[in-house]
Amino acid sequence: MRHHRSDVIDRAIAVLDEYGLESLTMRRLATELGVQPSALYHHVPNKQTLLAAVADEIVRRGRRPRRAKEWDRRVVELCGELRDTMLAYRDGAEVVVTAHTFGLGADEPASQLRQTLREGNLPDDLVDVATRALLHLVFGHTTEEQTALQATSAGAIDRPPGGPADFERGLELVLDGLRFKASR
Amino acid sequence: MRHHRSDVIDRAIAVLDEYGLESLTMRRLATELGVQPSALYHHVPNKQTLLAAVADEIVRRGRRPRRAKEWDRRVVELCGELRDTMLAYRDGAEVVVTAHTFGLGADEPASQLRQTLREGNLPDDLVDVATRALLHLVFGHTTEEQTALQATSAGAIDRPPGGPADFERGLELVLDGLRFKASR
DNA sequence: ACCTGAACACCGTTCAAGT
DNA sequence: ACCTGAACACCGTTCAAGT
Repeated sequence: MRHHRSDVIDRAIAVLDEYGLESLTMRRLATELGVQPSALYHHVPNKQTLLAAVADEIVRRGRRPRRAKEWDRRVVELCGELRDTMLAYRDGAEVVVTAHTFGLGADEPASQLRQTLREGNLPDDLVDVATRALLHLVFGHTTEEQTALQATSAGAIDRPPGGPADFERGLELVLDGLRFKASR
Repeated sequence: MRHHRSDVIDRAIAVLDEYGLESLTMRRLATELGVQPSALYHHVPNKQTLLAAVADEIVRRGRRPRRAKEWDRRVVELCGELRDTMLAYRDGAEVVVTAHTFGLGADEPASQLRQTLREGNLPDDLVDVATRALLHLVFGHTTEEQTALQATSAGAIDRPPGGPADFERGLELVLDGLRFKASR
């Protein structure tokens, strides 16, 4: 029963998706792999790194080809992909956002966004500001949406979440400003 | 040595500010108050509720009078206040954002923002979208800024953080769109 | 009303030792 | 290279009992 690092990450994602982040403990993961907790430290230096790797793998799995030709439509596409990716796994938003907050991996979405924004006719510093703003919007909205989604599915509340339509409207608020500045 | 709930909250904020969120444990807080851990559960039902109360108190302490007359300047004022408030305590952003994410208290910033946006000439549903977008921007930016700030002060890195100027520029991106829509 | 003492059911991580 | 066994230093929470 010998494992590789990728087995550990994959199993961690499975535990996360099935039982949630609070159940994703090193001990639980070890049991799930049929191994002693200490064995995990052969594959990963600590839990923080494990979670960052989980975040990266979630993002990697969510990748899909870009279709739009206009830079602003590609931004919307990119943000929608990131949202869908995080929503695809239980507590996915929290894991990806946390990893990003602590600067551990998960920087691919940021660099793709930055690259796409550069295709608009914007000054470099505005590209940076817009990248951060859009990322914060996507992270904030998706975390909120997933919390609401998981709360209702757990039978807690029944309130309407700030669904996908509100998500796009929030994005458009920023994009309006950007398009205006890009057209000058 | 008998305490009230407010003593517990106040001491929790002191521990948070001095030693950080990861050191704010029920056991540590009890020791700090000269009391057994179990005694805390007389004042607070669990740690989650304690942290929500801490978040509310941090926000309450940060309040300051509004001066601007135009609704859009008041929005900037409000967002700036919220940012400063969270930055005023170690790990303040993480505590306030987490409380908000789980829908526990910390809804005062949202309702103040919503109220101010209503003074602009915007349809109700756009007010809701804008409230969430602005809150996500402030939360995201401030968390990032505080992490960077605390990392450099801990001697980790030396990178320039996305400071207060970038914060305002991010806000303006959204406000530009709103002002345009409000003027129609 | 507020607190103690003791317990329950867990955590992440380290480290010598095994194969 | 990958894992075991055992330990260390913690957690949050409950509950009967005390004043």
